[in-house]
Amino acid sequence: MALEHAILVSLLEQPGSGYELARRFDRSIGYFWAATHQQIYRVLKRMESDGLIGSRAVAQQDRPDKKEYSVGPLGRAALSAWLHEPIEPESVRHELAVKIRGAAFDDPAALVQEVQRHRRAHADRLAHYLAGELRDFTGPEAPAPLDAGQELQHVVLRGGIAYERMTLAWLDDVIATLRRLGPER
Amino acid sequence: MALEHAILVSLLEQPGSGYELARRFDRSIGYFWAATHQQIYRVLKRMESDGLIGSRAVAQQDRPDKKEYSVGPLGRAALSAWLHEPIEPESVRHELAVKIRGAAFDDPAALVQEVQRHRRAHADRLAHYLAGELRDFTGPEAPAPLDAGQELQHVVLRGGIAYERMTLAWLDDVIATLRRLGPER
DNA sequence: GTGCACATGTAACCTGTTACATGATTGG
DNA sequence: CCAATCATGTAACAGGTTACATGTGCAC
Repeated sequence: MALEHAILVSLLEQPGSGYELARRFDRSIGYFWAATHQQIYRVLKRMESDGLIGSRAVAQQDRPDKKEYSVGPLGRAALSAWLHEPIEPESVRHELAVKIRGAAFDDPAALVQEVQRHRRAHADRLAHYLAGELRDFTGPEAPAPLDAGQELQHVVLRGGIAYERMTLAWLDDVIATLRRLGPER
Repeated sequence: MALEHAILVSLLEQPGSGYELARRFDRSIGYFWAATHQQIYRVLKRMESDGLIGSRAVAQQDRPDKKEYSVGPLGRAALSAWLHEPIEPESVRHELAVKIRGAAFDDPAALVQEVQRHRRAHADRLAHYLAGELRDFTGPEAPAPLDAGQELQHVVLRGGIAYERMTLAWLDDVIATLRRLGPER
């Protein structure tokens, strides 16, 4: 149940409400583990009843009140135990790859537009990551030296950057291959 | 429901039984879309009752009989329709990345072994992909010229190879970073 | 006769997705 | 007053995981 652990990490980095967690999952940690607010509220409720996290109501001016969650000793222990357990190396789940193989039974060239759309999405994501890296880790505004948490966030972000660059190069290869095969072959 | 489409592609490439599909999902197409035999049998049943695929019993010597599935006109149409629909660019789901960020709240150096285990798994997978590439696409035994289906399988495999190479380099970066942070920092 | 590869399934459970629902407060 | 952002949820369903269950035929 990695969502639980992702939430523990995020709350340890910074306590917050379900809503705030949902927004963090739209950026930051969510780049590597996506979750919607429905999932998050459901799991937060369970984690609280399991005693992993605690909550307190926070009154806010200019905004609705919120319920701020933070990690308790049980939650910290659960995270620690998980960190010391081995996990299975992930298997990728790549729908576009299925489509590309499926193109053999249709018009390969017709997939070019779709692949280009994905290419743009990945180029955008790369630009976004690079901007974040400059802002938080390598730019003049970034703290120096970085603490352990920041170093680790940075190395994960470097993974995202490497992933997007690799993907862009591969999608170019895919587009060239689809074009070469064309509709009449 | 991409499993359905992955099964259609696999059955178009070669008709086969649920068991055979399950083994293909352990290699080949399964590198990009994993599925267990339980899932496959369940979905095959539904696809047959929806008329997408047909089956015939095949008696075998030396082995239990099997039920061979093949794609019907409705299935081909369903695949074609799906190929022309846009899909969302995938979001990655990377449990190890969550662990790495979590290491800030534990001993970073203790994660080194786990990351090395993942590194070995990815190195094995890369070696496996490269052997497959040589066997099926670039070696002296490979057919030349390749047909469209083979070209597309090859470009997908090149994606897998690029992914594993990128991952190995990144995991080296991760290991170096974890070591640099050490237990006492 | 034991283990292995082949072959097909059921059941229970957990996770994830989609749609719906409500309400506060601010700014235009 | 309307849209946007903040804030929290429920319900139904689809998809994936784990455990269990059964049976054939061959090789050692």
